[in-house]
Amino acid sequence: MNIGELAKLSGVNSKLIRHYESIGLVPKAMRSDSGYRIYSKTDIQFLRFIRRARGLGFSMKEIKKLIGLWRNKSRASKEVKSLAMTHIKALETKISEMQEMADSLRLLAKSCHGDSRPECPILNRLEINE
Amino acid sequence: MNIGELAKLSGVNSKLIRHYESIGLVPKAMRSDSGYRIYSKTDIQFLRFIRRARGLGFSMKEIKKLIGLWRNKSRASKEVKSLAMTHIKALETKISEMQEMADSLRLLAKSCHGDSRPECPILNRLEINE
DNA sequence: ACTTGACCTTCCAATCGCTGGAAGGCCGAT
DNA sequence: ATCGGCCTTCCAGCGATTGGAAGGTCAAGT
Repeated sequence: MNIGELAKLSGVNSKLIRHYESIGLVPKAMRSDSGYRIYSKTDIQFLRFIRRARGLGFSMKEIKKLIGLWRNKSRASKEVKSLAMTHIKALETKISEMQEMADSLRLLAKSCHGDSRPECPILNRLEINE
Repeated sequence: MNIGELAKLSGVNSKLIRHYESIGLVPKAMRSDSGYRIYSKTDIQFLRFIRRARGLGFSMKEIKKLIGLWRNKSRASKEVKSLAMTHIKALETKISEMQEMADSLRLLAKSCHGDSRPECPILNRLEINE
């Protein structure tokens, strides 16, 4: 299977597959005589794993660890769980930060007439000193 | 005032101030004979404005627009409001995406024993085919 | 046989918003 | 005069892609 087909089947585009190879996230693929990368079915599963982990917001670094754990059939589930919990915490932190941003902005937007007059509490708030 | 003092007073570090100048977010500063950037009090307010807008998660592009509106005393408040509303929408989208990630992960983590056994629903879920 | 077009290859650059370092100049105090 | 702490520029890197250019390969149609 060429890279294009793998891309289609895994949901990870070719460019990204090559990139993942270059950063060592996926092992170097076999090559045909003409230099084309050759893949097999197991690569589909592998890339889907990565795609799903990305979909859950894991970083490349975390995914590397997850892959290691995934392949290591004697891993302890607590290692995976702790990785997941750490990531959940990070997500929660980010979420509440953004929540605060959105709340502040909603408040400001609410008090802004939003008409053709120039008075604007949003800008006023941003320019407040100290 | 030199850049270091401005940094202290505005809460935006010198490196970043120079960077902002280089991307045209802040106007080029006057220079002393020896080439040092010279600032005045109004620059403090200006940089604080940027800092607060960043704190609300606005992108550089959006901040450029906000600055334009801020300076234009005859702007219509609806322009500012619509910019804010767009940004709120973007924040909400991102928040709910992350919320979904966190929810899925929490669910998976919950069903994972988290002990020394290798069975792990988190990894199982990631490797599911199709 | 030849050409087309869809694939594949590599490499380099851009995105966004910084942050870091290196190499050098300037300034004020001791 | 020398020291530390500023300041200057430029270049490079982060993370995770995405884009493009320039070129090789392959299979199908004419």
